[in-house]
Amino acid sequence: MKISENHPFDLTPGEAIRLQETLRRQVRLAGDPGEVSLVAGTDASYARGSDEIHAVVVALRYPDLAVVERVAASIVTEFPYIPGLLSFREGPALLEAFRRLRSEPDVIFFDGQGIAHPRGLGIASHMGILLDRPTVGVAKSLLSGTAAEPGPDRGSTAPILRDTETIGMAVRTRARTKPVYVSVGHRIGLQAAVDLVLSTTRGYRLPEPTRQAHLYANEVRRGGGQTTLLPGGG
DNA sequence: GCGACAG
DNA sequence: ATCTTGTCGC
Repeated sequence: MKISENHPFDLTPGEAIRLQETLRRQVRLAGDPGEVSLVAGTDASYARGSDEIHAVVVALRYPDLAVVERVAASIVTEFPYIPGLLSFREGPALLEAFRRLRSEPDVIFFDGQGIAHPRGLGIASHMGILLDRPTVGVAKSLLSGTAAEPGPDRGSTAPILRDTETIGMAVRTRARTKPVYVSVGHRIGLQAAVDLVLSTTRGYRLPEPTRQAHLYANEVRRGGGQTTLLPGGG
């Protein structure tokens, strides 16, 4: 898909923070994806000692969640992992993967925060602005704000609060399992985001788009992105 | 100054 | 995120 906006990524941490404070004003915290027929999930993986990032995007049909397209991009990064600046490390690889994606997802899930971020611009919000698409942050842990423990049943939620403001929702996607932390990325409302996360979860903690992306990202890293050849040929 | 700290 | 086998619980 086409990238609607662009800006340099070869920045110092200080410059990156300044850019975040500028971009945050473009985030749209409301909106309706409308009739959703395609949902995408993204993820990135890398080997311990390597700075080569393998980013992937997986598109799934909604609501049956059949995988319809998978793309990957491997890029070397110099930007280190710094809490609050994740998108400057993984963003370039993710954007390259999106350039290779032919599908046009109605909504995209990212591994990390949306606006539940110190400067209101987690990776889901940042990428959402550049892609000009509805995006949702689905994080496995909290970066900013506090949340009460949701009830034990699947579907239970508890607001993520920063002072008195609700910046996201802790969501129990599976009974007796740690919740995930959902926040608006761009061009979608929180309730719609939470509803989509729950309606795309199938028996695991993570929603299918995110889970399939995670599996594929590891596959790409281990297999070098090459087509799998079965022993013995075929 | 001391912790906390998405992936 | 990644390094790693088995193991406890639903």
